[in-house]
Amino acid sequence: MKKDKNKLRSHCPVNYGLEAFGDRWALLILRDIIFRGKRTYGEFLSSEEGFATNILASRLDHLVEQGILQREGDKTDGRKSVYTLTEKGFDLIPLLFEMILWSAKYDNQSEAKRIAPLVELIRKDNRRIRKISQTAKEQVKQGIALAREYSS
Amino acid sequence: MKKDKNKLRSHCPVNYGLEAFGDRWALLILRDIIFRGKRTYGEFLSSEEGFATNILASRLDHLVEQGILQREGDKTDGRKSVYTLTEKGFDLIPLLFEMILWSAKYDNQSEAKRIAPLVELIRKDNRRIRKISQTAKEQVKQGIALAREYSS
DNA sequence: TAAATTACTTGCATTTTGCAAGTTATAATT
DNA sequence: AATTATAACTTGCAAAATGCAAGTAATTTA
Repeated sequence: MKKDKNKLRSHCPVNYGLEAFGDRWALLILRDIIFRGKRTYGEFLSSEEGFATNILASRLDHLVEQGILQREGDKTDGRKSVYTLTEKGFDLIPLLFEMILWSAKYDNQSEAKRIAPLVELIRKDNRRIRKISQTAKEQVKQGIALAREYSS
Repeated sequence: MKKDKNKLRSHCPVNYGLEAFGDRWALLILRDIIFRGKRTYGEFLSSEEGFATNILASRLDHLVEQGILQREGDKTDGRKSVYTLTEKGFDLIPLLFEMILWSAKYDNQSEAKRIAPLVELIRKDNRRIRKISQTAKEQVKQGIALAREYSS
């Protein structure tokens, strides 16, 4: 990963995104939260792509530092930390949708085939999904709800 | 990078995208082609983010293997190779647009501030940009033309 | 109170990256 | 025609990042 010390290589918007979330593992964490409802270290660890424990920890730290995730202690189990999206994190959902659309088109073994209705919905109107409700957080919460509904 | 040997970690559409193009340097190459009109190894090397020569070569190879770029010899200068987008590559433009929108919102030093009209256009209707014309290649060529026009 | 769990950290071998310095093929210059 | 320059890489090697396996510390459950 990067040293994070606020020294971006450039403020090109593509580069900014890459430095903030554009890391293989960081994006898989976001996927797990958004599409799979995961929230804790242990849940992320169980992903099929196989996080190394130290890498997972460093990426969670990074996403929290970037303001994309927030970490809170679990109310009922003091051992657990719960990671949830901030608004900045929620706003990455349309980007993940675009990745899904692209992969659904070009990976002929894509698991997206199993969620064809969602993919079709996104393809037809990604923007409408974003606009379902007004406030930023509500808007994308509904996007997530939709995503979960269709992918389950 | 990966060993590329067709052994994806998973066919999750997010993971597929990450393995195909989701690498810091690969996406910067695509940015250079799409928004800056670059086409040759030497032009990519001059990017402000600083490609290492071997990494640039390996990423270009990877993108060609993935069918995202195509490499051709320059007609008039036999030393040069020209890299251009395939349809599969063109189809990544909406994803880059989403990155730009996100970074424009959250990086207060974003260079996207300089291309506010384009950002606003994308924000208002990313999908319309994609639909400007019918054929896949033409459609996004016009997207590129628009992007260049507004960012220059 | 002992055994599990959860969220990490540490040590170390392997892999990837980043420079600097080649190399090869073609093109331009003298 | 010979020399120099340019374009696109490759190679070697040190430094950094990654991937395991094996801890550790703070709860929680049995």
